[in-house]
Amino acid sequence: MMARKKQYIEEVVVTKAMNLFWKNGYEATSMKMLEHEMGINKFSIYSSFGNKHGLFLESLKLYKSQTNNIFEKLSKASSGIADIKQFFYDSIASNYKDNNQNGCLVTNTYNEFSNSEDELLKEQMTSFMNRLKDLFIEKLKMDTTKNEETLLKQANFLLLAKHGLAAASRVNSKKEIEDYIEITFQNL
Amino acid sequence: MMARKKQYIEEVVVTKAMNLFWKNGYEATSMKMLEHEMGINKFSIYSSFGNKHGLFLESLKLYKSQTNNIFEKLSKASSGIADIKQFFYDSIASNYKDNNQNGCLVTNTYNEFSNSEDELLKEQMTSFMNRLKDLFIEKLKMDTTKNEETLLKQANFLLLAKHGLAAASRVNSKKEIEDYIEITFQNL
DNA sequence: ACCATAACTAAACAATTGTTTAGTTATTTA
DNA sequence: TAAATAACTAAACAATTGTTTAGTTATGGT
Repeated sequence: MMARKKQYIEEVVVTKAMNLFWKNGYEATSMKMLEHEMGINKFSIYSSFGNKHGLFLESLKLYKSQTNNIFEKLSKASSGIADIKQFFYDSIASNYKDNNQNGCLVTNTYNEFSNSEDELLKEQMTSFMNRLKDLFIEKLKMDTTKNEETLLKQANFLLLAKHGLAAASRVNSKKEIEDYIEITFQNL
Repeated sequence: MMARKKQYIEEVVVTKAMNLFWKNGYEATSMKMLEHEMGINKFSIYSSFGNKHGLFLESLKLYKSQTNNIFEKLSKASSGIADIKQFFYDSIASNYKDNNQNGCLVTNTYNEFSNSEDELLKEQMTSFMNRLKDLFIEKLKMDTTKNEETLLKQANFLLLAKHGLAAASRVNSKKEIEDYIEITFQNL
């Protein structure tokens, strides 16, 4: 039996939570800050998401779904390396949303939890990275002149370049980032 | 007038503090953990270093002095790009000290404090990066065929590559890292 | 030898952390 | 309209944060 209606929409408040986690990271974001940003009471947060960790997982899920179109685009593309380069540009464009240099939430999380013992989160991160690596390999294979070894080597190179780029996008300017991408793809 | 002698050597306990900050970052390292790791009482920490922030600054200073030989080596070298490549290898070697993937303390700090308002720390970080960039430019200039524009572009590229590498060294394997360096210097 | 004092121990401090709970309000359904 | 109950408010919770302080111990110089 239903009684009183919720006075907020979960997806709306999760979006606000996500933005806060994105900006500050998990640990540096307190429940008090979340209360204020989401505009709802702690009780409501706990009844909707269980605890802080649950809210964070939900924020990550939302982030992934929001950036999924970039992956879709890469997945469907058919020009090879040029597609990966475009993917890099698409990624940093989403990192600079609202003129804030927050980097990539997934990469930030990967870094913050790299020394933690949160197995669930760590598994999510590695599966995300593996998915990306497979996509890179798929696109690199379009150049049939490459042998298996250089293929894997280049995929590794791109994965690290993407990771480093996301980290750097928190502190470097758009211009510097773009220069980096240009030279990165000169080497392939 | 001197009275009782200190029962610890400041440089020794700072080294231990540095290792803890290196592994966990600033916020995730509590005074309790520091007490335990350094083997001295909170009172001693506060009397020697003022507060947690002061201890962190001292740890950073020690880290810089310990890694200074790598910079010295690059500074004195005279082969150009090959020296920078060697610098990259030297850097990651120090990141993998004691088989721990802690990355570079300066880069970690740069990332952790990129959204903070600690102006002192932020200034230290940028000056560190600028010093490195100048060194890169100096070495790149040894190839006199390069014009000014590509020179600055490549220096920016290398700076971001170094930053990204340090970030990636927290989560990637030595092999992946080495592949990355090789391809990075392929076409410079 | 003794006093001044620096360095120690251990407890307490106020503030903040994430989480829970008791009590109130509003809405649905019978 | 009235009972049932979901969603709200606000206070309290225990644990932990960085920091300070009161009291004890050991060592220096005179």
